[in-house]
Amino acid sequence: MQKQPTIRDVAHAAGVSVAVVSRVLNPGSGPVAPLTRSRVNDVMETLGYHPRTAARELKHGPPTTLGLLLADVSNPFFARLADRVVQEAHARGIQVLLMTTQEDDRLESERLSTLMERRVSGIIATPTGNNLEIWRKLQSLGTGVVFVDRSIPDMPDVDVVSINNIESARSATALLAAYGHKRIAMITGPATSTTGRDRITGYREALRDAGLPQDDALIRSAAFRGTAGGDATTTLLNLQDPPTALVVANTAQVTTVLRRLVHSGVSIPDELSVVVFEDSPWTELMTPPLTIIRQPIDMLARHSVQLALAHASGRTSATPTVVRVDAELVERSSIVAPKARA
Amino acid sequence: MQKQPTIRDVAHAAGVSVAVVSRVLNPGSGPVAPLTRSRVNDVMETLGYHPRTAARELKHGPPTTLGLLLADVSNPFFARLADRVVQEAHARGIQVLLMTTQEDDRLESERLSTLMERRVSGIIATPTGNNLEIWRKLQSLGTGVVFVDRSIPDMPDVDVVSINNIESARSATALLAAYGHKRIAMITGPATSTTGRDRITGYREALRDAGLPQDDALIRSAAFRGTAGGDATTTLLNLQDPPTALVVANTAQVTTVLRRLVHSGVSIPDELSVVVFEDSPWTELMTPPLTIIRQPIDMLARHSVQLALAHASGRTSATPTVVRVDAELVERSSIVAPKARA
DNA sequence: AAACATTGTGGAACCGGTTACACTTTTATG
DNA sequence: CATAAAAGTGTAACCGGTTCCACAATGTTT
Repeated sequence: MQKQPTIRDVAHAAGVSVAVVSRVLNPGSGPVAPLTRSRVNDVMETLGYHPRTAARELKHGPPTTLGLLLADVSNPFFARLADRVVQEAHARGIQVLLMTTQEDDRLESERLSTLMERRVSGIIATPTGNNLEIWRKLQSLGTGVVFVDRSIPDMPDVDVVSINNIESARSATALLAAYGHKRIAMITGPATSTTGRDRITGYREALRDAGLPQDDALIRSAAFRGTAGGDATTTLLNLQDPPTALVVANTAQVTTVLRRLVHSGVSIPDELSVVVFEDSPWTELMTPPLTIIRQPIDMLARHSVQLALAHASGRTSATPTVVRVDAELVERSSIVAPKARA
Repeated sequence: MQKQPTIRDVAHAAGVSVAVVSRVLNPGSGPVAPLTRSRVNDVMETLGYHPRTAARELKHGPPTTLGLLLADVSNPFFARLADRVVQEAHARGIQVLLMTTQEDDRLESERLSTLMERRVSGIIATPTGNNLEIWRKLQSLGTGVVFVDRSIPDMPDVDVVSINNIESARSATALLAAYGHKRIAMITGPATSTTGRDRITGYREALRDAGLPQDDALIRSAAFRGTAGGDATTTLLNLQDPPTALVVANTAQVTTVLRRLVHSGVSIPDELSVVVFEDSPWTELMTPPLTIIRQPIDMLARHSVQLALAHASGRTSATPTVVRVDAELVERSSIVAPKARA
């Protein structure tokens, strides 16, 4: 447990001043004679010197760290998003502090305090929907705040990156309608979430366009965590006039819904046609392979990182940026025309 | 973009010295009159003061940040591990810097430099197997280094947390042998990885115990990334005397292997019995539900975080700690007795 | 009541970098 | 060749916290 050399140690060993070493460390910050430079570099090498980030950050706040505040990394959608965000950030020499909220606004508030104390240059987050004042404060401090996947309606002046939720839900629903389904159900996130609301909107539009009646009993908003998705499924199956088709409009609920369907002995697609918002490789391996809405995760990641950093580097446009990327509907075999019923 | 108040601003506004404010900030570091304390707290509140982590860390290195260096977070196994590590760390007030190596030792070396400069108190990593000197240096600097899932044979003095790979592979193989399979294949990670090697060892032991012949053609080491797992599958299927059972011994390869099996029209379990090292909810939803080796991820996470921090807090035992937790074999329906062959 | 311990507070050095500025040495220009 | 401009280097202040130490005020012990 030896203690690390400091910039003064290096300066002394190289027979120069700390200013020179600093200039070697930050090319472009001032002139250094080539000979001196290489000598300093040699000394740093042999001493095993590494400049300390904390000290560097003291002078000017760092555009070197991003906060990534997700609901839950065990959800494969967020996991892949995290993976891409990290890669994207690394490509720009930025590090990522990963935090999770577990959909809990108290935890979210704690995480945000930490990020504030770290003076991160930007935060990419899936907000719980509360803590408005904290978000505002963060913004007013010059932190680049970007909401990804979801947004908060009461905060119109935040950059948002997400898929086009309305359109995605509409196309999924429309596809089912085109197959002749009349009783199409939707399971989605809580009504407090913008994704949930938007996807319901798209669903309703598709029904209206297809001239189908709306039945609120077919729309189930379920919590993201736990088995709420499965419970919603059971409720739908027990309906007097159960649906012949189902849109599972949130990744977090897909496996719990499918598990319930399997356990209930419902056969897909014969008894129930299915479309899911999910892009796991497993969807293709199911019997039958599932028709899915595929979210372009690397697009989401790229735009998020770019916006978060743009804010920090001062290029902050007056109006908030809203990026909506298109999701892709991948047709496989989990949809068939509904059976004529007795 | 107002600028943040500093400790001196608070001190001035409260009519006390900075030392007092610092003591309020760090309870236990010295006496403060209750009245003074509440006054200072009020001022901090109204000013919206948040102490700056970078400045705090300057004085004494911080036990406040952990590096988590994984191969790839899009792999659900690592994603769930990350999720648990983050939760575990948060529970102790520690933040997690997430980084990925993409199994590339050049990237790994860069990430390690960054972590060194941040003076993180600990690093939890899935090492690529190279960069030995850097790992050693990190250790000698007092950083708590913990290898999780894998290890590096040439570095015996590092704490390691993983499942019991030999035993897991043995039990999976033994189960297949018990069903009467004689041609049991294994697809696993590259031979350079300890997990790959250990799992092959367990596999061989099981064959020996069952009195079955060893056939190296049935053991395929495949790269973690890309479709190497699928290619290995094709090789196995094209063997003159193809296997009747298969152990897929690495999560990273499970979906590519299964995809290849499906595309090749191989029916599970009739033509091929299968056990996979994977614990996704999807494995249960397959037709048939897959028999799996389930890794106790929260155990791995808990021990990793604990060891990484123990090192930092000085309680470093002379001998390296090796934690091996037992994985669970979950029997489902992807194994049947082999058909008698013509 | 004297001697002493305890509590509460402030001044100033320090952590390890960055950087404004002054200074000396080269090199370029007229 | 004188002089201005540029290159190379050093000194010291600064960033925003923590902490050692000195000191005053209060409380406790004989």
